[in-house]
Amino acid sequence: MTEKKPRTLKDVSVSANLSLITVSRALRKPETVRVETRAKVQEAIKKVGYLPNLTARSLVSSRSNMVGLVVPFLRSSLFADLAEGLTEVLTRHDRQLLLGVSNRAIEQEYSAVRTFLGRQADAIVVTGFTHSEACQNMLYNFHGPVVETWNLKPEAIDLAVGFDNKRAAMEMTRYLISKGHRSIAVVGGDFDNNDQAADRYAGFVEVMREEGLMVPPEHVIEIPNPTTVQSGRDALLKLMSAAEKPTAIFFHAELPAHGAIMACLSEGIRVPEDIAIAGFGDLSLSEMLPVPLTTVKVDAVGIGRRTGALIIDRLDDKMEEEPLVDVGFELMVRDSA
Amino acid sequence: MTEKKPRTLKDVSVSANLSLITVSRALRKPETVRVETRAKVQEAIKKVGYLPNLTARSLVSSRSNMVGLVVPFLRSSLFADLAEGLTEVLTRHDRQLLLGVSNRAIEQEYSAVRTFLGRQADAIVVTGFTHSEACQNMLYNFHGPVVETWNLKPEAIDLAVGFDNKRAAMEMTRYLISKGHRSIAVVGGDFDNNDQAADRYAGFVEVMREEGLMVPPEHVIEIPNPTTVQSGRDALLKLMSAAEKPTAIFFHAELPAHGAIMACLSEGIRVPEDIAIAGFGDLSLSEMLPVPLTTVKVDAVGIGRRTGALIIDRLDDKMEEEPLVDVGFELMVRDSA
DNA sequence: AGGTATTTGATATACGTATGTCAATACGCA
DNA sequence: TGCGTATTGACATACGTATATCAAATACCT
Repeated sequence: MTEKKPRTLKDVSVSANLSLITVSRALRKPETVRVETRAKVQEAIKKVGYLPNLTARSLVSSRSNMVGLVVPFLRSSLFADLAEGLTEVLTRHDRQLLLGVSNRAIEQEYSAVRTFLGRQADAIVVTGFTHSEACQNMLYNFHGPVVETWNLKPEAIDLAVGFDNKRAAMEMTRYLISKGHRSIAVVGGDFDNNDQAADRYAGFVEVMREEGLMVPPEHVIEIPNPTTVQSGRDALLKLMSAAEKPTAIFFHAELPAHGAIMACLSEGIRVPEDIAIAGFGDLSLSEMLPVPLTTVKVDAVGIGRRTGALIIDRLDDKMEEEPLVDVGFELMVRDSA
Repeated sequence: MTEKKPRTLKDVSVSANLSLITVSRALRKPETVRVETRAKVQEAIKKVGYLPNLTARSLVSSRSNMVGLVVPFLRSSLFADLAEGLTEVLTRHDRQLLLGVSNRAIEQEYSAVRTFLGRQADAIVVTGFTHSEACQNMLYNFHGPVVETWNLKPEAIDLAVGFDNKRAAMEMTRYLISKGHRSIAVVGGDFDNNDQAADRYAGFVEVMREEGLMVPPEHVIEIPNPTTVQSGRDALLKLMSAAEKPTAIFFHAELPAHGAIMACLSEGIRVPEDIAIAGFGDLSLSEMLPVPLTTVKVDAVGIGRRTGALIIDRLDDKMEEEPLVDVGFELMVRDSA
């Protein structure tokens, strides 16, 4: 099995009976080369099957045309939507996406970011504002655009595209209270290790406190990441058999809320009469559930697209946009609460 | 704003008072360098904040340690699971994922593959066996591992990891028939432009023909990609108001099946008494639906992982595995059919 | 101390592309 | 024909890392 080497610019120049320099110019500065010569070059490129070596190009230009993205996970989550939105914009501008998955571990995030920098990524996109100290420093010293997504905080390293998780949780909590609920439980994933979940929890607690309402410890349930339908079912059953039963449950993730509604259905628990249920995220299925889910709608694809647009603008030295982009959120009041 | 250049090996050597060559050796062939010197190098690396330039390394080694993956789309699909499984294995072996999204357009797939090759990707992973002719040639001539996923066909370019879509559809169809159904409708996305959907459809038709059952044109519904919950709802309503109502519907995608079940619930149609519903894919929610969905379970994460393992083995010149890996599928018989 | 083995250094070359400086053509126009 | 301009070529250097070949310095052992 002979290893066939890829064709180089030199091969093209030989085939076209031109010098290497002319071929290079024909591609990079076509206006300095006769039309006729350009055609000869194109012909030769096709003939020998030349593909530019982007690695070599990166080395000399110190630009890779790649953007690194780190997400906590991908499966059954809105982060896949984000990645798709980002990819869409990048592809349109001849850039590619380098993907890293952190599993919500800041060390894995750091490791992914390191590699991205080693690969000369033109920009780095991370999820959230929680990083290891080393990672924080590294991002801070990075020369290109750094975008923190999915949340918003004034202390962004560089740019941020997302929505105010805390405010969203506050609005939903206020809504639930306005519906007469006094005993509200909360179910979320890993409050400690991630600012988004922490902010949502903080927003919830703040409003409850404002209204003088208690949140007993057994009404706060942490579920493992990535969150699943099953864990929502479990959380619901646990809460419904607690000494003090809540009248509403605010799920800080969407799949568990689905699981809870399904569990209610199979257990004969009425929603929202016996228990009100609210979610966070809004998947396409949410509005089609037997009891349509009241939830916070998040435009994940939009976050990806805006992030991409911001990066492209920056790389092309366009007018600098606002460093913080709030894509907002929407309270989707349906039947479940 | 002064552009701070990244540190190079040269910088490290200066800081450590060693020659460039020694530093390079300390990293690449540590056994040829004194322990003491190695320590000095490590210290200097830390001190100056050196990050190896992987682009330069790729150029000389003509290996990028990146693997290119093309998926039709990412959002709300099992392809996100595949991508996550693949990333997991790659990361463990110090490789990264380059992502491309094709939107089921073979030209976009070709374009993504081209870029991957230009970037010296060590391996290419695509979804399905349907490629443009140019793309097919390019993949065929590629020197590294090429993996076609999600389906299985003997005419694979190089390697394949997936399951037999046709056989899966046949089994489900036989199952439905065994339950007494004679009039079965089928709903799927874009039969023409993708081998997986085409194979499923072919499997369905073959079994129906074998059994001497008719499939009138109005019982075949194509829905746009990416498939959605909404389109399933629409398809169901259309079929239920058709002149000749089917007794079962075989959805060749999972989300539309969910949508159909939800629609039945809201329309007062009983499942499976009035209409039996089968899906394809098995999302975590499927078994928790008000009527648990009978479907074909596909191990998407597993496909990603096996693909990764295959690639790593090949790149490390390990024993060659079977070129075709069948991860199988499982008929999940639940209540909906 | 002498000899050998180990470790380090100097120098050159390579990977494929980009670009800068001049020199050598070819072309257009008067 | 001659002049100026447009186009092409030759040569060198750069990007950061890797490695091959020798040569020099150092360590180790008896």
